[in-house]
Amino acid sequence: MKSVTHRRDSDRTRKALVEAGTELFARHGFDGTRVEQIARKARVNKAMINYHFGGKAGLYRAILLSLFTATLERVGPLRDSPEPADALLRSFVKDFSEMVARQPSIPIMLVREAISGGRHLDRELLPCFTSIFSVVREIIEKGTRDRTFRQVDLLLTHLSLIGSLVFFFATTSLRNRLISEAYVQARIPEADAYVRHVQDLMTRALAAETPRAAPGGRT
Amino acid sequence: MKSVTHRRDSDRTRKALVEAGTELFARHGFDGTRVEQIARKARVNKAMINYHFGGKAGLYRAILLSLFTATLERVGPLRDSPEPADALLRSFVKDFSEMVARQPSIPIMLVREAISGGRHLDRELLPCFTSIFSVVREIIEKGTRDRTFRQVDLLLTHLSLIGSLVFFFATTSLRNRLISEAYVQARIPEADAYVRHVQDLMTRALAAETPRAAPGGRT
DNA sequence: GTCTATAGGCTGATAGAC
DNA sequence: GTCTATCAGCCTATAGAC
Repeated sequence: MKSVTHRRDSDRTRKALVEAGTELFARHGFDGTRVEQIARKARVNKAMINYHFGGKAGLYRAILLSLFTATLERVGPLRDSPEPADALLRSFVKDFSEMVARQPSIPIMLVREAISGGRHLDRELLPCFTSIFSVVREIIEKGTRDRTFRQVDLLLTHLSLIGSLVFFFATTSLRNRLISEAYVQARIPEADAYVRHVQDLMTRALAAETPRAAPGGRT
Repeated sequence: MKSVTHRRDSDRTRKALVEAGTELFARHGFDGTRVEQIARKARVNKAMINYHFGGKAGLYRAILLSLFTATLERVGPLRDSPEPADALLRSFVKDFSEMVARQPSIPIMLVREAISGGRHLDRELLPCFTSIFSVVREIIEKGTRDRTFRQVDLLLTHLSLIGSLVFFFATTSLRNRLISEAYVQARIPEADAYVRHVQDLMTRALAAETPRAAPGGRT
């Protein structure tokens, strides 16, 4: 059937463009990426970008939506989990890290948009940032309610957690370069080691003042 | 004197170009910034960029060197301070924040270079990253030696500290936008509040296992 | 040291055939 | 849906007058 064949080709083309664009936009940024470069990497014609996505900016937006949606689908379910808050916090860090292992462009694109003030973000993309904050906020609120965590500012805690995670995964290439070329004397750190590090860091930092030993506390 | 006049003009031109370039490169990135835009903002002729800095890339590199050098001059002296480790850690966070308040482009340029794998960094710029790590590393080592801090991985601790700081200050514009446009329900956070937050976070997270008393202290 | 004018190369987008 | 050919615009760098 003609229409079926066409739809398959169309899907393949779109997918190839999204995949190629994801890697190139992450590496070189929006302005630093040439549409011809994307087309060549995707093995499709340059004109297809305009046909399927309405231009370079349209492809970029589609890629952002795809990346952010995937991230939310991964960490969103934590909101409904019955686990205690400290376990949820550890799960969030782990899930985020596993997501990034499969798609290293996520933290980079996230940082690129964040430092540019959200130049390419619209009413469809902006709520993704809200959702990620909500996931973290609800975990912290849960911990505060049941006295596992001390009282902390929700936004600032969210920012320090996301900041340390995103920064680590977005800067892997420079870090490895600095270590390889002996500018920094250390072993190239494993993602898993960093995950455990941040888990411990946040757990200790958020731990309630009076451990469960003293149930009374103050009033 | 003719030569004096010329040197003054030359210095003014160079300084104006660096200032204008710093703001524009931070906001739009290297590829997103037009040389004509820089010249217009600096109120000098476009050709001066090539004359004084050998081109767009030369100006960019000069700006990076200027920003990184200023940062190192601010936090470097902490290495020779006799203060205890926990106070030094708090000072580092505070000094870094004060530096950024005067020059908001620092964290943004730092992140831009880091996520691009150090595209514009050479043998002169790369050691700046080494130096910043050394400052943090020495503070943590000091705390570990005198049992103020528990045993932690130096590089991972450095990355989580720098990550949370740099991320916060580099993403101010998007965060304020999200809050202003009511995508995130919160007050626009003050830099000082975040400084105290990170100080407390790291102090608690690094505190030695056996605490002498309640982990308090401030500023 | 500074400026004007221009060269030379590359980019993103589209018209029209298949 | 896909491809080829091409255009109009923009960018950086420089030559040469002052």
